[in-house]
Amino acid sequence: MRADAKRNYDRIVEVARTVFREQGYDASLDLIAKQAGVGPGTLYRHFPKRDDLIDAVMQSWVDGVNETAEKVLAHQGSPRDLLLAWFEEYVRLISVHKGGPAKITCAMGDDGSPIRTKCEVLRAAGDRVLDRLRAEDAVRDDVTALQVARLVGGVATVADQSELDLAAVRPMLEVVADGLLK
Amino acid sequence: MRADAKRNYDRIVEVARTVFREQGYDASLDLIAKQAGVGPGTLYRHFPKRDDLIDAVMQSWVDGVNETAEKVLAHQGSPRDLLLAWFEEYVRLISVHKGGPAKITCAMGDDGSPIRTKCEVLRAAGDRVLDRLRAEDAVRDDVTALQVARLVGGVATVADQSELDLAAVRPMLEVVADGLLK
DNA sequence: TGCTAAACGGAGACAGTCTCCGTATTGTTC
DNA sequence: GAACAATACGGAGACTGTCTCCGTTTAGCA
Repeated sequence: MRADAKRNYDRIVEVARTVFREQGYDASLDLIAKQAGVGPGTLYRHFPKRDDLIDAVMQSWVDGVNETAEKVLAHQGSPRDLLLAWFEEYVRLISVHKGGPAKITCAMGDDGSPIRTKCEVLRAAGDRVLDRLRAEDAVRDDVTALQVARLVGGVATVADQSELDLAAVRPMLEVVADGLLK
Repeated sequence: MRADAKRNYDRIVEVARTVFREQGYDASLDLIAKQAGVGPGTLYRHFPKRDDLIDAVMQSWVDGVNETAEKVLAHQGSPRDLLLAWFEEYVRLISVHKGGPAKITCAMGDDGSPIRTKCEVLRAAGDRVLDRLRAEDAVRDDVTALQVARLVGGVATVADQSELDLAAVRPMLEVVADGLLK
């Protein structure tokens, strides 16, 4: 990659991160280009689809996912507490940007999505939590990590679109957790 | 309302019903206007916001909701069967149009939404099912009909956006049902 | 039949996506 | 350090969708 190309690439991602945070994932891409001081052509050459840009923005986010999972697993408590703690962190993780829950949950099952790899990390983290619970025989074993991700992702999506706060989300997560535990 | 106005109103709703069914709730409104043989101005005068048009389209749908609820309640079986039957019908009802689950679930908590009244009918139907289960002391009583609607709506939203079929949705509904039952 | 309030409709302003292609920059080769 | 590919740039503009304004038409009443 040529030096100027890399410069622009980085600049666009940095601007996009800010704009997405402020306006959500459906912010105008031309605006991001302008704010980054490049033409729309440049943006679209680097990131042909919106999801490609989102993927680049999420790069740093992935580290946080693993850290969070570790922290949750380190915490001692009942299986129910563990599951709920993970659910809450999961919702928080995918809700950092408006539109995130729907985007991520949707991409999770879509093999062709550019942000698929990021979702994979998220799912793997969820799997670690589930494995721990399965080892304790605390959770029903006919449910996959993908299904759990979709259940919690569904709750997060509704919360995101209806602008609910964590307090309103919590009881719904409890229902899902109780339905999952043996 | 003047005769020609009513004529156009009805024509637009009829066309919108078809177009929404074929293309989902985010179909172009100008296209609907053109197809109905009116100018965009006419469409926007009758339906200032997209949701106003959706609301009109849903008018006939409301009857189906009540019928379905009655049918589910008439069916004999365990509380779990009843709940699952209702969930499946619920998902089916709100998924007739692409984008429907998100739209309806979101509007359900939004006092200012034009389609609020339609959602009210849906929630009331869900409440009838819940009441029946509460009478049998089969379901936890710290959960409201709105929360249940959001849980199932969340599953339906994910299914809609990820284009999952009912077979894939069923196990997730089971988790929600089990979490809800005592 | 004439009048007025109501309704129409389409031109066009505005915003967002995305592409094409002439121009500019990079980095390599001699 | 000059010349030359290869690579990248950027902005004009095509396209699509939303929504409004306002001159024109029509319905319904007196």
